[in-house]
Amino acid sequence: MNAVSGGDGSGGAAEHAHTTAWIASRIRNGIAGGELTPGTKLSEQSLSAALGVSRNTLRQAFTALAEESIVRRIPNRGVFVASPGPEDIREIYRVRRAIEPAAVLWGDITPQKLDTMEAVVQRAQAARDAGSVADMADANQAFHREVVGLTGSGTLGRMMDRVLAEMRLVFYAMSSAPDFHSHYVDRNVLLVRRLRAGENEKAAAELREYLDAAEAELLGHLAGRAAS
Amino acid sequence: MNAVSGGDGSGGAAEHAHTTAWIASRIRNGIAGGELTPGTKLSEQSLSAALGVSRNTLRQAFTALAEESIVRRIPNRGVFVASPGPEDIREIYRVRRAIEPAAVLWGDITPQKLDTMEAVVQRAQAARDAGSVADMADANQAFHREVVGLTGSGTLGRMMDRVLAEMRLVFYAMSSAPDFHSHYVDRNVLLVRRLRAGENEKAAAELREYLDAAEAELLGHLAGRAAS
DNA sequence: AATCTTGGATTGTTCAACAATTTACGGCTT
DNA sequence: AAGCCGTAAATTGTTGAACAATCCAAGATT
Repeated sequence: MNAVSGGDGSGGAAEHAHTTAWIASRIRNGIAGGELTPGTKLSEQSLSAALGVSRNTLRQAFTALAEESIVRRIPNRGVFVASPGPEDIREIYRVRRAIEPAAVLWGDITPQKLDTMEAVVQRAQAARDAGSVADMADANQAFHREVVGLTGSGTLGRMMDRVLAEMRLVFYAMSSAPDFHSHYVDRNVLLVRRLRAGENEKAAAELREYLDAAEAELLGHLAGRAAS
Repeated sequence: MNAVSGGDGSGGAAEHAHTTAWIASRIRNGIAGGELTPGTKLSEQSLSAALGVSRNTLRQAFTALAEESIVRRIPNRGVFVASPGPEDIREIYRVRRAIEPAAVLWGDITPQKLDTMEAVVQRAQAARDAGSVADMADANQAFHREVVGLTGSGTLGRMMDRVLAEMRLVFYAMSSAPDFHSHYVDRNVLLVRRLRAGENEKAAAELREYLDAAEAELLGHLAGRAAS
């Protein structure tokens, strides 16, 4: 019945001392996959039964997910999958506007990394040409993930993962913005070209404008959707 | 017996639905205060008894703290307060070298924020003149915290809090570096001056050199200490 | 119709147990 | 004495049931 089907017995990669992380990952995937939509309440009783774990360990997974702010915990009310609002979007872009240009400006840029970035961009282009919105969105996110990867910092990388996960929730809330990413694919092409030419400052500046525009567009879409 | 004294009954600000956060905060303070030194094992039985809470809720606090990487959890072995090594230091400075200059370059810099920054710097100077190493270290950290505060992002602010907490653990591991911060107080003065003059690019560049130097010095100290 | 009360459902926390694993200890071999 | 092995004790990971506190959804009251 629940979106997250029962996992007892199957799989079998979860032995001792791993089930909490396993469950957390399970829920994370459920959210990323769209089975658990923003605002959904995650009942302890239902979920623990559905996942075949104790209410106690589920609770522990909840605290981990809450710490990642993938999920919002309201005291005595329960946990809900996060549903970002305008302020959350602004915050997301505050972070991105700081981290991504910094990575471009000061990151450790190697030809190898540029190659993988270019490959990701091409994947996005192919998806756009094929009309596959989901793939394009994925590739686009992967691209920006690669951008902060230029810093070489695992911490920043994980933070970006969190931010992108939150972005996915935003996108879900406005399913009627299919061509949001298509505008920006060309910009990514240009960005890689700039980096190859060593024009990092210019790249960073353009990336910031890019992010400003994306934020404005998102907020506009959201406002339009809220007014309807 | 334990560094974290029993808290049963006393205080009384922890009612229903708050004890987990309370306990986590308690441990956090214990680490920040130096009662819980890096590498210390946090036994579930001892700590739960000392804090007067169930082993289960303590466990929940552990997962939260582990997510903040204040504490390291090794499966089936227990949790230990983190003791950062050279690679951790490099990672810390990868993050700081990205975030802090970004804040200086692109942050929302208001006269008001500059005033509070200047006040913090003066606090550091006063502490230096008074010979109070601890106060100087505190003020110095507060200063850098204010720097990333220029971004206006709560997320980045919290990340910086985490990083600074880890830095404190680093400092603890080498208690014999009392004048580590004193070199840099003057640099902070200069930084504020640069920002007041609107020379943001110069400020960012100098801050990056600053951070490079600090990282090198820390790593040097650590290597020297490891060799002894 | 709006408010109050009541009963059930849900969350937060504790306790006691057990399996899996690590750790400590003693005996054995060399 | 040093090193290895095996068993016992301690510790972690997980479960299940219980209870207090809080929230929620009805029905009763005015």
